[in-house]
Amino acid sequence: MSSPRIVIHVDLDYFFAQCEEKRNPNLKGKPVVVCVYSGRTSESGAVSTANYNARSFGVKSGMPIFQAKRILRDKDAAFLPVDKPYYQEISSRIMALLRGHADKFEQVGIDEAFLDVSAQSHGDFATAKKLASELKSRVYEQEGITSSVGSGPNKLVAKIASDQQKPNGLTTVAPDSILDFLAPLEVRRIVGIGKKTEQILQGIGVKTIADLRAVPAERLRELFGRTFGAYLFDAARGIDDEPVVERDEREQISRIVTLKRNSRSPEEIFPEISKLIDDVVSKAADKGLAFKTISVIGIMEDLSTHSRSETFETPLDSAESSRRISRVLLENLLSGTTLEIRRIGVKLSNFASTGSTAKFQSTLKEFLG
DNA sequence: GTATGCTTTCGGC
DNA sequence: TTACGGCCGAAAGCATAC
Repeated sequence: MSSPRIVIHVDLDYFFAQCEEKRNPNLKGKPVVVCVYSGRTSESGAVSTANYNARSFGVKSGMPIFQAKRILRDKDAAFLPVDKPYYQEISSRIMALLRGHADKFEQVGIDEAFLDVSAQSHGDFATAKKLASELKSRVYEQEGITSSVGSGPNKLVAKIASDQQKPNGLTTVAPDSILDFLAPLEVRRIVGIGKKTEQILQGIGVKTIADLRAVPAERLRELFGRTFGAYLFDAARGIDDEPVVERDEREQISRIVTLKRNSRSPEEIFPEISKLIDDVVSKAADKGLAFKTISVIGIMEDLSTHSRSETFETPLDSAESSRRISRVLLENLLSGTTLEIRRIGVKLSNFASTGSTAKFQSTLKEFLG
């Protein structure tokens, strides 16, 4: 009989904006808006992250900068450009700290992580609860960064728990309260349920996780197929077997820029793509990665997204062939619409390691079946 | 029909 | 004059194979 799993999810609060508050404590108490400026005009760009003060006035991620400025005029707000390298340094130190307290560790993005602490907690919930609280304190003492932390029997519940109370929240779901905790929450809180799935569920009168729990397994199978149907059936009951696993590499490397002016001329656009390709290919090379998929992404004048991609049997690593392929992808993309392109991007994905690591990993994979 | 893998779009920060 | 990033992983859509 194995003791139950205990998983902790840590989410660093309004991370980019909080890093700016750390750098300049005078900002605390003011609205802080971290922006990505596109360079097209002096104020053109969008909000990346805002602190809770700014959010209280309605400022949100993705909002145009001018709109945030209008909302916050006369509010003594700070508008700052993103400084990713600075945030990355802070993140790396925090992740190293967290990793040191986990039996198994999984970082997700720059500001989130899962910790499997089953063994060190001896499966004891009260011990895990204390640990979760200590982790929050340690991160705050070492880096001055607050976080929202959740713990539960698996990744599904831990993630929903950390989201329950923020910023600076701590939500621990005891084994005997899992079902009651989940019951009143909207189904959208479950990882894997997006807009479309939410709509389908709404169509059969399901809004909350309690509602979902009342749907027979067979009905979920009819609506969503065997695999996804079974996943939803389990999720409604707080059951999830996804392991906490170290993610060694990013799954994709991409870059996107805003064009100086909208265009659909390949001669005008391709030089930009070419620069982006050189950049992502060298990033991949630095990590010893070859890639099987290349994508070209266009954000059109109406802000709709169009993309084209191609996957190859044999992994690529050359910038020259990537440029050649991306040129064709750009032409394909343009032929699918009459709109002009505003922003252009490229993406590498479907990675395979190069060199000795590749051999080792493929052998390991075969060995493990 | 369902699983799988690839392509395209969505959405969070 | 009607304004709007860059990056990531998740979700949805689709083709193919069994």
